[in-house]
Amino acid sequence: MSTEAEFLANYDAGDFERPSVAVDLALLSVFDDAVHAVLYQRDRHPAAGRWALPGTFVGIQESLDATATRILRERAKIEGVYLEQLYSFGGLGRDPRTRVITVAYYALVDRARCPDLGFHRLDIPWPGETGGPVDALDAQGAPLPLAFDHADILGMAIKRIRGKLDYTPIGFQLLPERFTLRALQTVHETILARPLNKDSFRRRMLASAQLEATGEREDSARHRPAELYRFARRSAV
Amino acid sequence: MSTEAEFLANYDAGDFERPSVAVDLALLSVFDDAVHAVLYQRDRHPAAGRWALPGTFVGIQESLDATATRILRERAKIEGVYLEQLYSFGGLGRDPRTRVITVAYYALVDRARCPDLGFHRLDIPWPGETGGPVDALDAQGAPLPLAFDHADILGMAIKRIRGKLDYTPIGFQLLPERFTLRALQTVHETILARPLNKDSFRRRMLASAQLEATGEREDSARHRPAELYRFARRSAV
DNA sequence: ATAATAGTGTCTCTAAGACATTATATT
DNA sequence: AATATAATGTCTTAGAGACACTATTAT
Repeated sequence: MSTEAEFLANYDAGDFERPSVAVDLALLSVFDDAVHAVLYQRDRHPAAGRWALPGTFVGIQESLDATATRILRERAKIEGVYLEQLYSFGGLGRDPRTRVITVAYYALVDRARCPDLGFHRLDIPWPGETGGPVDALDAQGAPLPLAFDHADILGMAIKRIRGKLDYTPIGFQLLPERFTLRALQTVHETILARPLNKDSFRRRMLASAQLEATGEREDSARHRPAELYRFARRSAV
Repeated sequence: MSTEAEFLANYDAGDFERPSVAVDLALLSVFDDAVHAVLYQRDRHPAAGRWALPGTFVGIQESLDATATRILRERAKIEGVYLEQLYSFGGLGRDPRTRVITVAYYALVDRARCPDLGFHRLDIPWPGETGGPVDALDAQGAPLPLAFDHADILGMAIKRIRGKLDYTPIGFQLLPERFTLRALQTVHETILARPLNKDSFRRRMLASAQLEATGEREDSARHRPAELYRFARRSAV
């Protein structure tokens, strides 16, 4: 067996046991002063009745990114949104059926783009980027029992975007194409769960050169209308 | 089939094809003004002759973290070092044998703790946290051909620790228990590939309250010896 | 006119960078 | 004494927070 081609022709993948690999998606949006995630109530075992992130097994000829994109397309009917790999969860007792390793992704969407999805309010019990599990609440504010380790996945997603927000304008992804600075600040404040200084927030955002004034103004409430901005892709100098 | 117990008793895992899952470890150290990684030259197909990160398949009853710890223990004979999950690589053409998904981890060590490991100098061609593949060099400065997508894994590891360094004293992990501020600064400068202001580096480190003066001094070179510091675990207030 | 929020100008405070000075070791 | 780096002190500068003031809309 000398060449790699010969090696591969004779390669026997063997019959050692392999884990199943899935992708679970934390599909997040921000509205009503809270971070929300899409959850589905499971109608079959295991964890029947509990609430779960949209997920699916990875096809044998499908990349991880493609699997995450497929969840977005098939379950949420959207594409072109912010999507990033989060973390892989491979504990032994995650799924009582069999060994399942999940590669978690998270996506950020403007809720107006997908009004039919079942978003549920998240209750984040820790400050800053402390981390820890995050539960979801029903419309009455009662905790929804989550399936598997999905509270940990949601917690990791919140921790990640809180960290990113400090140096990345990730909040754009949660708003429509045109938005006011006030709306952007509200998104940041909701995710970080703390008030931000209005003046320095404005200055930072405008100084970042990632915002582009449209010249248009919001069709206002009962006060002076704010200018609408748009995300400016980092121009190639 | 009404209870979950019954469901599980009857559950058939099915015979759909599953990918293999591996853990690869970017075992990094900083010395000689460069970041170094442990690489092994593969002596068998696939990618025979190329250089690869230490890695292994995940056992069917072994968590991802446990697999990474096992690589450290079996291949590097060390434990108790900084270890963190990095990213999962699941492209289709990664391994010509069969579908392999790799969960990459990275670890940081003081080279003095593991003098027998084959560290190789990394050549990081991009500034800041731009990202991209990272190649390794042999002792003569010639590029070492890396196996699979390991240049991408190394690139992701460098990007991650550069980002962490801005708000985390991760550099401690690469030094012996007692170290001078100058040594710590050199580690930071090497990883970030840019000079740092000595005064403000001192101030930042001392202000972080994560350093503890030992009262001892280095057994010096030909100049005033610097005070030795030690990492102070964030005390519970 | 009044209410409400948008947007600007300026002062203060903090932290980083720059630089000068003093301290302490080896040769 | 000369040299090299450690460690301290102070001035300057940049950015964040605070706050006052002006602008513009609906009612």
